[in-house]
Amino acid sequence: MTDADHRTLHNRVLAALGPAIAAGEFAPGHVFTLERLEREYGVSRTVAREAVRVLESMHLVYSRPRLGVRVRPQDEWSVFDPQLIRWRLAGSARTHQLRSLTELRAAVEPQAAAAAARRAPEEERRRLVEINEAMLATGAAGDLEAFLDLDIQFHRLVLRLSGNEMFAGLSGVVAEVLAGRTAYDLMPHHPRPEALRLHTHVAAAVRDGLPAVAEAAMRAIVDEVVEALEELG
Amino acid sequence: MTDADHRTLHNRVLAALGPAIAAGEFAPGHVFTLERLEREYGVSRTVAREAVRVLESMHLVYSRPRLGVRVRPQDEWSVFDPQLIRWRLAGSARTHQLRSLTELRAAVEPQAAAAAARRAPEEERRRLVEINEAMLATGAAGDLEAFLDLDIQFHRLVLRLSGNEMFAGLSGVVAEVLAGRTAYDLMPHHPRPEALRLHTHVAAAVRDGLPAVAEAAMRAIVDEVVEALEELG
DNA sequence: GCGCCGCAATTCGTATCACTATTAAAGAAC
DNA sequence: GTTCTTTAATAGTGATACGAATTGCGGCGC
Repeated sequence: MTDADHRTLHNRVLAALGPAIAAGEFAPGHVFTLERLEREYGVSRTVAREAVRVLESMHLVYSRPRLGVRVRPQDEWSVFDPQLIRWRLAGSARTHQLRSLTELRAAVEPQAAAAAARRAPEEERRRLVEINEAMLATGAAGDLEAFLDLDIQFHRLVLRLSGNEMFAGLSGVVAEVLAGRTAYDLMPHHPRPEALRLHTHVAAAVRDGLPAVAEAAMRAIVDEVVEALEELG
Repeated sequence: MTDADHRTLHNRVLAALGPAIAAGEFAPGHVFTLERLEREYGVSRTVAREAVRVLESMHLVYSRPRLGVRVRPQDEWSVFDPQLIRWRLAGSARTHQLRSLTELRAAVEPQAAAAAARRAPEEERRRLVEINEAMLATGAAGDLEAFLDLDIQFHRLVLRLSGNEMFAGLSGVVAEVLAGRTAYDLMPHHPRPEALRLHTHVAAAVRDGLPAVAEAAMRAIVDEVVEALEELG
């Protein structure tokens, strides 16, 4: 959720270079040389190379002798890399990234809710109901920050309970979208009563093992979010 | 689609080490040292470090002074990393990985088809119909290999036409799933007539700008696949 | 003009050394 | 004895230097 580990030098180089490339500040085909990176960031070749390796593994650049380090076209990037997602959310592509991630949520979360209703273990289902009860309490109290935290917990848990590791792997992404939405003021300052009710329905349907109900309720939640985003143009 | 670039040494180390870790051959918490990796693969420290950096960026391991390079628990891995997906498809977790990816497809592709019907540019819609016609022809001729290729093209194009970069980013994954399904003999040796008809419906609905129809037809396709996979236990 | 060849730019790979962070154990204080 | 402090060992981190390999480009020969 928070920024990457800045203990190592190559991570600091990445933290500067990655967002710049992710923001499209360099046209596809733009060439760096290791030497330039060394000078620009005041680091040794070892560090510059390590940073380039990571960028290369995300398919942001490729690196060949005699040619240098070249920026690849956007459509070759590994857009699911959480680090890349974070970089893009931090930059000028923010709303664009938020939009595509929200559509992804809209596709996945209903299926995840259905799977959770089918497969989640007993004890954990109760946990979902508990989180929802806490949401109702903080929602009424108007504590937005605490509410966001619980909201994230709720969606994370649904994804994890789906028993599908790919769905579970999206929980970080969903957390960033929810947090980003609030940070960017795309959220009402009081949680909408209907959204709260829908969360309660999801929790209850998962608890009672009703996949179709859980799916429909979750779909209502995410569709509302997609619509709200579309209204912004 | 094919295996990673073996031109560089660190990629060769990755190609050996990555699949082993991905297959769970080392328990979470297992410790490597750089020195051991150097010896084991007969490479210099620089190369060993670069390989570790990439593994670290996928959250397969983390590396700290005095401690070595430790394997992280599975639920922290970046499961959407295409390279990791490939490693797992190659190993003993193959069916498990195929199953979770298929559920992901089932969630995403119907939404992608709807989005394509809404937003795809004119010329490209026709392209989809053309691919479908070719599918019908090779399907009738019984050329399984050519059919698989067209099937992959079809689903890739739908994902791309959705106009959502995240959906488009899954096209490599979908290609691997389709190819893996055939390679693993989870496919009938003649394409099922109903599946073919459904693809035709998707193409026509996208061409005619009918999101709901495209979504329903695509959902029928992927649900059938999920069911077939579940029957195998 | 066309193909071949060699130059030069750059990454790739190796080797080595000093530095730093981390941990655990030894030792000192109470 | 218990707890706090110091110290020492260990491994990753970062810097530097150099030779090898690769390949785009320009020039040379025909």
